Amino acid sequence: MPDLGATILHADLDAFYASVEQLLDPALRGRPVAVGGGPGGGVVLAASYEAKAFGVQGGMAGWQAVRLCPRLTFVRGRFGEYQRLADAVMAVLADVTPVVERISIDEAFLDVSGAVHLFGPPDVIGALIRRRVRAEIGLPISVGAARTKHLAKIASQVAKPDGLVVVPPGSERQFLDPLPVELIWGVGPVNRRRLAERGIHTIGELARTPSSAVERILGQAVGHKLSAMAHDEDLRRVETAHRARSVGAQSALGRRSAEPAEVRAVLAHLADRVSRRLRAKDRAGRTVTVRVRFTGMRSVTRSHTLAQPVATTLTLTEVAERLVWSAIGDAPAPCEITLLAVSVSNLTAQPVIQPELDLPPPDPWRPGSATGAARRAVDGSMDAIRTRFGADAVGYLPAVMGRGTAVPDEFRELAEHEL
DNA sequence: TCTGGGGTCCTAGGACCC
DNA sequence: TCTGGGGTCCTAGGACCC
Repeated sequence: MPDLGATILHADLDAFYASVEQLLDPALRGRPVAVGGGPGGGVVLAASYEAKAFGVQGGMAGWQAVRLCPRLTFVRGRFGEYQRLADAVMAVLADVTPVVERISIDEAFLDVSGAVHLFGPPDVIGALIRRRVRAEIGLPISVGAARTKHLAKIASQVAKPDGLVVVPPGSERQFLDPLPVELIWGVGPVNRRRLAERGIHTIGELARTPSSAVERILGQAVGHKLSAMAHDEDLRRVETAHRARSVGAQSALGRRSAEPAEVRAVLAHLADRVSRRLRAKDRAGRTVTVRVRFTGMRSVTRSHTLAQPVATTLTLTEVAERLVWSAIGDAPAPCEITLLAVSVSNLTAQPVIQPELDLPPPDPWRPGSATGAARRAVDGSMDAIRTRFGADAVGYLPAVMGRGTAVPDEFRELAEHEL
């Protein structure tokens, strides 16, 4: 394989939501800012670097953040702006090369091997991207460049905030060895602790540990992958298109008892969101999974695989409801539910136009008065109305009642991945 | 007095088939 | 009477990522 140099780039916007707020409101610049949360409740979705200096992190409870940083300013978040500005950044990346893999709202891999003859070597391209994003959009972005995706991603983490790090081919070991293992993609708190218990703290130490030993510590697949990563054996290509393997939605309820009517209302809302997104992408799925979380963060999942794929709101609601009751029934009473989740996997393509003779065989998991075709017709009408008049124009009654959750729907839509 | 919402992949046991 | 080995699918739970 010809050595083309450090041609994989990872571009990652810095403290993205918080940076957007500081861009749009100059009064927030230079100050500790948290998006979401609030001292009363909820979680911090993102923290500015000024807030991070106090130890404030994304995912942290609001009251905890205030304790660390009493002068913290909370903002509600302008989710539409995040999407608009992130898309503008991605357009800048697409100017450099069509080989862009967007992996979340605010980060992407680029393979610039075909762009070096136009723009110059990878370090020049990295600097160009950073300059353009700063000048045209007004946001700080960090870029890492290396021979593999994994290394480029680590390099961008090292480059933060607002920096550029290039790992020249041949210097990989020197770069990796002193870094902490948690910079490896796939090492979270649990695996970091497991490795630390065996005296493994750096990537160099991990690389010197036999793969078989790492597999004993972390399990076969994770251990094997991490060993490969530590040895810089990442062979993944930059992929421009992904197909989702599941579609789901969840809702935190605050503490409440399992009133059948309320559970049904929330499930109907979740099933409606999920099935609408499936239909919008001409997809359906056979496996329905629900998760019920109880007080104390204990959670239970139940799943069922149907003979036929589902994408209709009513059918998904009914299956989800059965599963939730079976999950609650297995739980030691009395139970207080703090979260409900519905997801559909085992996805297949499902054209919008259904064949007329698509009558499923009798299935105890698919009861109800309406036939499959009738249900799809109802969904089709509702989708059309929503497209014209907005998502709230019409809905199934329980779904309409189930509104008023803690998180704005705009945020939910941000987190939805491409199908 | 545990903290949101969207995902991915892996493990392990059981059912079932050849 | 009890025995092999391999494969696939399903279910429940867990770790991790943004």
